[in-house]
Amino acid sequence: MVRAPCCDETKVKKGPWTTEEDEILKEYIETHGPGKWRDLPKKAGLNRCGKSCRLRWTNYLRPDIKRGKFTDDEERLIIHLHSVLGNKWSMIATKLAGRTDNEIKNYWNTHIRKKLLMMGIDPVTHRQRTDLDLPNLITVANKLNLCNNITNPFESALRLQDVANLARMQLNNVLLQAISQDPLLTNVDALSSILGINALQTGLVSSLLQPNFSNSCIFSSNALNQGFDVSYEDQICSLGSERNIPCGTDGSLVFNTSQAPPLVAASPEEMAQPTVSLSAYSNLSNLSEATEQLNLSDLADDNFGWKDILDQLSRCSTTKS
DNA sequence: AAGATGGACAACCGCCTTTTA
DNA sequence: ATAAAAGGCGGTTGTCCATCT
Repeated sequence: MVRAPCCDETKVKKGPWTTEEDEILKEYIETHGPGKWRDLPKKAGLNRCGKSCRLRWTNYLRPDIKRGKFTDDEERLIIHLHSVLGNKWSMIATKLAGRTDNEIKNYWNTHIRKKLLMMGIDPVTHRQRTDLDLPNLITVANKLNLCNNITNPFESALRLQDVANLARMQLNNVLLQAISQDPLLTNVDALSSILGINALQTGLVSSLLQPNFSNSCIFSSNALNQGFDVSYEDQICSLGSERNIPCGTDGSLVFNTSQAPPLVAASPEEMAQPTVSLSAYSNLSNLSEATEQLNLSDLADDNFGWKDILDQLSRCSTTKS
């Protein structure tokens, strides 16, 4: 069945609404109520398509619309609802008072989606991406001054090794911390099966990318919600309370690594690094060569895939050069 | 200073579902 | 029961504006 157009599109005005048009539409709807959109433009004296009037009203002029920046709570809720409902923006909007589906959709596409991608989380599946986007990770790290102004491939590799080692160190400590408080958990595998190692990795990376990163590993509920189902967060939170791990007011778990046995170096400086002069490698042609010189492939006890990360980085670099 | 670029958001388009006569 | 109108929805485009080069 061919549908007749709701108006003569060649004669109606398109594009941004003027304040005068807004006033006319608002005044008309306040008097006559919304609805009968096809007839509305003619009756109100607007040279607009009825559909355009409806959208303008529902997405912008409606008095119950809440404008302004999305709060952290709203963002968390959107991410959670999206993980359950997918791109059902109108359904998501029903759970956020005063927000329109269009507004939420725009916010998702311009903010949240990018944020998740930068964290290595697939915004469609809400799971950690298997094809870790290292260039993005490096971009984020650069933005946060982790690898600022580094053009030398050797230095890039070294800094990334720092990031990887820090993450590995933190992960080890978190696991040891949890294990030490639960006699039933006698090995890393057991704990990993409860928490899910990918979740830990993601939490660690996001923690490491925080500018105020210190000697503690914070799994904020925000970071968790951005990547995982709420049930997942619940798992971790209940684990935390069972084991007396402090919980932040926002539901975050704070693992203070200083309480864990010092089985790994406590600071990047103390970590085993090749004692070489950077200048000696300044003429290396690419990152692959640099990583080879650094012997990065020889990361001992790499149960958590950091070697893969470095390998991928190396491959990315080779492809680019 | 000016053009290029990219981010943010409003608005539109086309299809689908629901309602109405 | 059926067709047309109305409304709803999600994807995409257009426009504005700030920042960069």
